[in-house]
Amino acid sequence: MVGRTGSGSSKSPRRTKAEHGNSLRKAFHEIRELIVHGRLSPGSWIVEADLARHLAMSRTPVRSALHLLQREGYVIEHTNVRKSRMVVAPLTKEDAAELYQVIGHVEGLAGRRTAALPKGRRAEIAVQLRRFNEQLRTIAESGDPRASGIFDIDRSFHRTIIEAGAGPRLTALHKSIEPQAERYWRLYASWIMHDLHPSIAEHEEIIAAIVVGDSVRTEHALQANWENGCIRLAGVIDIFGERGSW
Amino acid sequence: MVGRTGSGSSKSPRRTKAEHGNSLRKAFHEIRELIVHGRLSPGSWIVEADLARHLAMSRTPVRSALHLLQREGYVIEHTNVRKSRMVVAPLTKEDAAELYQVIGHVEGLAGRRTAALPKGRRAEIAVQLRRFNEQLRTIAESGDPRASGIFDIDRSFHRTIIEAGAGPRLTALHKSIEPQAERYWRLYASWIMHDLHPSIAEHEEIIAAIVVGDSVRTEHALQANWENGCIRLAGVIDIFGERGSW
DNA sequence: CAGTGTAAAATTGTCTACAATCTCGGATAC
DNA sequence: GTATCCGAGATTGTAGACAATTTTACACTG
Repeated sequence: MVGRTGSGSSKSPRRTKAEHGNSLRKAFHEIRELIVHGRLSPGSWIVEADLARHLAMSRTPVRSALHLLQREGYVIEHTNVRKSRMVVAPLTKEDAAELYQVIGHVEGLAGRRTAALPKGRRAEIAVQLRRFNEQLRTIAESGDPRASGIFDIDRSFHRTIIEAGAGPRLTALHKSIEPQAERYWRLYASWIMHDLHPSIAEHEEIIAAIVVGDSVRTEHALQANWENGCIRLAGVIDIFGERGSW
Repeated sequence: MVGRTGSGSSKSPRRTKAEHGNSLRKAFHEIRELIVHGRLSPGSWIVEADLARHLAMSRTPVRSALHLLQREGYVIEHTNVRKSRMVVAPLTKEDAAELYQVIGHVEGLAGRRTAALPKGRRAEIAVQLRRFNEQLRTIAESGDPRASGIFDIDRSFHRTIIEAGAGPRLTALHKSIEPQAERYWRLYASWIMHDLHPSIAEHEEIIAAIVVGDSVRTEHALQANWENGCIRLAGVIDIFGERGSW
């Protein structure tokens, strides 16, 4: 009978802990956000303890999150035999090329399946896609410098296709890769904005292919959109230089 | 005054720790092996402490490894609000279909780039590929039931193409996805072995496409190989039933 | 003054303790 | 006999301590 807790008083102290079971998730998303938005600059060292302090948690979840981010390519390990220090993945033209090609193929596969959906469903999707594309066009023609808004709309466009055509595995894959494109996007956003019209035209081709239900054409249109995006990006990188690849 | 190191002689504190900096890596690979080989059966619960005991380490690296495995699809979390219990991912026909399609596209992309390599390099690759394929043919015709050997050779075949044509990102992607095909493979290995010849023929088409340097044909041949493999697999799953999808 | 060995600091990798939460069986009331 | 509530054990999530290792600064030697 010793361990008898004073029945009744055991309930109050819970509130301080906010949420007990979400540190890893929070660490993952917050660190990724820091990287994507460039607050942690490409090529810089990462010190677990510093991040833990910044996020007001212990090193354990931070460390786990870093391993996840490493596996997804946001962070790379400076391979020493025993110890491995983490570095924010640099942004290079070569990496962008591969990344964009991979995304193009992942979305291409999703698009292929979207184009194989029943006609009515495809029409619904086309309506949504047209709406997003019109928003893009409006912003592009107004010259409004809300670059981040542009990215969100473009993301919605592509995500619509993924959600329509991809299964759980492909969706997960896309979710893990797509934010990495955002890194490049944000870095050169102001410049990319000047060059929106080609992308909008390519989107229209994608929509047209989906409407008529042509899988191969849809796949190629999506791949082309990303490949051309990569070319446009490469031009900007040539001007501004790479980041963190010293 | 703190750092008095004079009495170094009395230090033989614990067991020689073998390796200090490799527990996470070890945990990841060993647990994945347990899952791939079916020692942890699909759909069964995972208890961190049990695994930790089995691997002779603490829960911390085991836990991290499980999160990595979750993100790669070997393990799924039974979504409760606060806590998440891990379950070995079940093997279903639907999942196999998506998985094989994704692998086919990933390898297809790598193959596209392999076929674009210079002619001399392509010839070298073809020599290796033919050697692997001949080994497969030998085993298939001898009726030797070393199913695991077959898988290793087939894996070498595909890996050769990846290593030749894929960049770091695509290689990493393939490395994380391919062992999941092995799960299905091993489960139905004895059956698949009866059906090797179609796959060998498809391999020959792949080799031929690489030799002539036709990117599109190579990509399609690889996709076809996986898609047909999926169809063959689906037939077996229909007979033996799914695993862990209750 | 350069080179080298070494101690201290910094950092990573792992373990253990503890807190929060969940599960399950058994006691109790009816 | 059945339903419900409660508590002990089991399990997960986090924090902090400790061990191992790398890096850095600095004294000492030639």
